[in-house]
Amino acid sequence: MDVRLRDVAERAAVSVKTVSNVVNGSPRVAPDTRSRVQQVIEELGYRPNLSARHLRQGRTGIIAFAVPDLNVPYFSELASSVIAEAKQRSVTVLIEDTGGDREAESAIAQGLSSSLIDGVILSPLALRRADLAGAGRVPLVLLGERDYAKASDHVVIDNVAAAREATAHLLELGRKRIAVIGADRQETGRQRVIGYREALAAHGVPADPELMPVTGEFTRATGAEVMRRLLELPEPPDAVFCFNDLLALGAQRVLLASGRRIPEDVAIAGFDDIEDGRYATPSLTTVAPDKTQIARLAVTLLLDRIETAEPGRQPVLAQAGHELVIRESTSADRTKE
Amino acid sequence: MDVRLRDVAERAAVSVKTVSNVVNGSPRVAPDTRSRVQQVIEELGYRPNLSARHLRQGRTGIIAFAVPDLNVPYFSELASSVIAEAKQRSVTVLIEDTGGDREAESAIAQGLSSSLIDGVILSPLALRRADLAGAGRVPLVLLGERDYAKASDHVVIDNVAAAREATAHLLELGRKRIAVIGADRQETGRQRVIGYREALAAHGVPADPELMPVTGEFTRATGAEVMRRLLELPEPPDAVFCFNDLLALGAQRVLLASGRRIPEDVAIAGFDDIEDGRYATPSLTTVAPDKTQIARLAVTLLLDRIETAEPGRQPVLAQAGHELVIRESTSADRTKE
DNA sequence: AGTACTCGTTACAACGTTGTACTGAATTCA
DNA sequence: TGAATTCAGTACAACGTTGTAACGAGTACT
Repeated sequence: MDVRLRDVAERAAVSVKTVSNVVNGSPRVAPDTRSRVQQVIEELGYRPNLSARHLRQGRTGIIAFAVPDLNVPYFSELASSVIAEAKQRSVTVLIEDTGGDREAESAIAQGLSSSLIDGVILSPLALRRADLAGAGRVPLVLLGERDYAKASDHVVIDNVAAAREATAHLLELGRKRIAVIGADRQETGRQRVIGYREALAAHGVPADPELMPVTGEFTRATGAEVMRRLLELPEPPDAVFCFNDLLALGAQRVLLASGRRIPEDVAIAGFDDIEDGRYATPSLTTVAPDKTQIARLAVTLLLDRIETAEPGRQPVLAQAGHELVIRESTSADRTKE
Repeated sequence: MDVRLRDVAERAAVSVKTVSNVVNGSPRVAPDTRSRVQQVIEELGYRPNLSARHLRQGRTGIIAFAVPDLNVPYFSELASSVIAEAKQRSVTVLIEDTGGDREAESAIAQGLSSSLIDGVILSPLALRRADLAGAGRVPLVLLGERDYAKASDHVVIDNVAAAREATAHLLELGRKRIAVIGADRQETGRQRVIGYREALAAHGVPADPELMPVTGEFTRATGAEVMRRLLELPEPPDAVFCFNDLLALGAQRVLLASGRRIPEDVAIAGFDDIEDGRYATPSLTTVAPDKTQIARLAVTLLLDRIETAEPGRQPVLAQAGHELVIRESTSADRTKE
C-alpha cells in the first residue's frame, strides 16, 4: 500500500498535521522537527495522495489541453510546449483529442469532461460562438480564434500582419500570381485573407478570385488536390501561400511531381513552422508563430482565471508573436524581370 | 459549486447511498426510485467527483502513456491510438513526455509520477533493465523492447521478421549494397540488424560493416548526416534501410539534394509508417507496425494488471502485427542487370 | 401464526488530506 | 512578577464518495 501522512507521523513521533505542514512548506515548523520529518519522508518514500488533496481543497493541479487532432504536427508541437510550461508551474496536462468535432469541443468548453480538471485550454476547430453560451463551469482559455473575444480568455497571433508579411515576401520575389490555399470559412482563414489582400493592394497587384479556391481540411491531401486544380488554370500561379504547412507540403509534392522547380517556377510559403517543413526538399518558408509564448500565455491566463474565481472578471485577449522564416522554397530564387 | 450526491438525494427524497447506487448501476434499486433519481440527476446536472471516488476506492480511471518525445510522429500517432482505445474502455489517458531521459523513464516505471494514475504504458528509450528492479509500485506495460521480458508485461512487434522482409524486398530489386541507418546499441536496433543479416545471408550477399555506420538520435538530421557519410564511401550504397521513417526522410533529402534519383539510383525503405512518409516525394516504402493493435494490446494488458493485483502473476509478452508497405521510394524501380 | 428469507433502503464509517481553532510552552514587555 | 505575545505543535472536522452492516417491510415457507 501507499505511504500516508499518518505513517510518516507515527515514525517521526509528530502529529499528522505537522507532517502535512512540512510537506507544504508551511513556516510554522521548527527547523529540527522539519529535518527529522523530511528524513522520514524520504525513508518511507512518501508521496501525497493527489485525490485526497484535491478533495480537500477543490483543486487537482490538472489542466486539459484539447486539440482537434494530435497527429497534426502543429498541435503536437504546441502540446509539448504547453506540457513544458505547465510542468514549470507544477501543473499536469491532460491531452484531449476532440477530433475537431463540434459537439466534443462544446462539451469540453462547458466543462463536461472529467470533473477532475481545474481548467481547459481549447484549440477549437468547429466550435461556434453560441456553443460558448453555457460556458463558465470551468475556467477556459481559447487558442487562435479572435472571434470569441467577448466570451472567454483567448490567445491569438496577429494573423492579418503575418499573412501580409508572407504575401509581401512573395511579391518582393517578383511574383504576380500568388495563389492562396486554405481560405475557408474559418475565422483564422478570413483574417489571413485580409492580410493577403492588404499586401496585394500595397503592391498594386489585383486579387484574382480564381487564385483562392475553396479548401477542405488542412491536410497534405487537400493541399495536393487544390494544387492540382490550380495548375489546370489557364494562367497558373507563380507562387502559393498555404495557410498551414501541411497544405504546403501537399502542394509541394504535386509541384515537384509535375516537373516544376521550387522556387524557380513556383515559390511556396506555409504557416505554422512545423518540423517537417524544415526538412522537406526544398525546405519550407513559413510563418512561425511563437509556440513557446503561446503556451506560456495560455497557461498563465488559465491559472490566473483558476485562482481568481470572481465571475465578473472581463475576458482577456493576449497576442503572441510570430516571425517569417525564409527557407529554400522561396529564397534560392532569382528575382525575375 | 458543483452538484453533490447529497443535493440529488435531498431533491429526490432518498438517501445519499441510494443515489450512489443509481449512479453506479447497482441492481438493488427499485425501478421507480431509479427513474426518479435519474431524472433529478439530469435536472441538476450531477457529475461524480472523481477525486472523492478515487479516494474511496483507490482507482482514478486514469492511465499514463509515457513517450520519449511527443513530437516524433510515430509517438503522437501511437498516442492517438492509445487514447482512442482507452476511451472505449472509459479510461482517461495522461500523456507524459519523458524527453527520452533515463531518469524520467525510471521514475515513471517506479510509479513516482503523480500518485493519481492507475497504471503506466511506457515507451522507453534510455531505460535499462536495472531501472526496472524497484518497479512494481504501479502496474506497468512496456512497449517495444523485448529486452525487459522478465521484468514486466510488454507489447512488441517481430522486429527481426520485419527487418528481414524489408531487406529482402530491397534485395529483390536487385540491390547488393544495402546500407542500414539506425543500427545503434538499443535492443530494437539490434533485433532489426539480425533480420537484415538474415535476409542478406539468405540471398548470399555479404554484410559490409561500412554500410552500418554508427547512428545517433532517430531524427531527420541524423538521417541526413549519416547519408552524407555513406555517399562518400568509395563504393556507395544502392539502397538504404532506415530504422525509422524520420531517418529515411532525412536521408532522402540528402539523396535528392545530391542529384540522385529515388529509387533509380538509390532505393529507400523506412520503419514506422508515419504520415509524413506517405506524402513525401517520393512516398516512402516502410514497415508499418499495427499501431491500433499495439494500443489495444497495451491497454488490455494494463487494465488486466490493474484489476488483478496479485503480485505473483507472470509478465505477459504480446506481439502485434506489422506489414511491409511498398511505395514509390522502392517500387517504381526497374530491376537492374 | 411464527419463522426465515428477500428486497429496497438507510446510517455510519472510512479513504488521505488540510483549514480552523486550540493548547501549552517560551519569550517579551510593563 | 504578572500579563500579553509569539511560537510550535496538536485535535478535530470536513471535502464527496462508497463498502459494510443493519434495518423494516413484505413475501414465502413450515
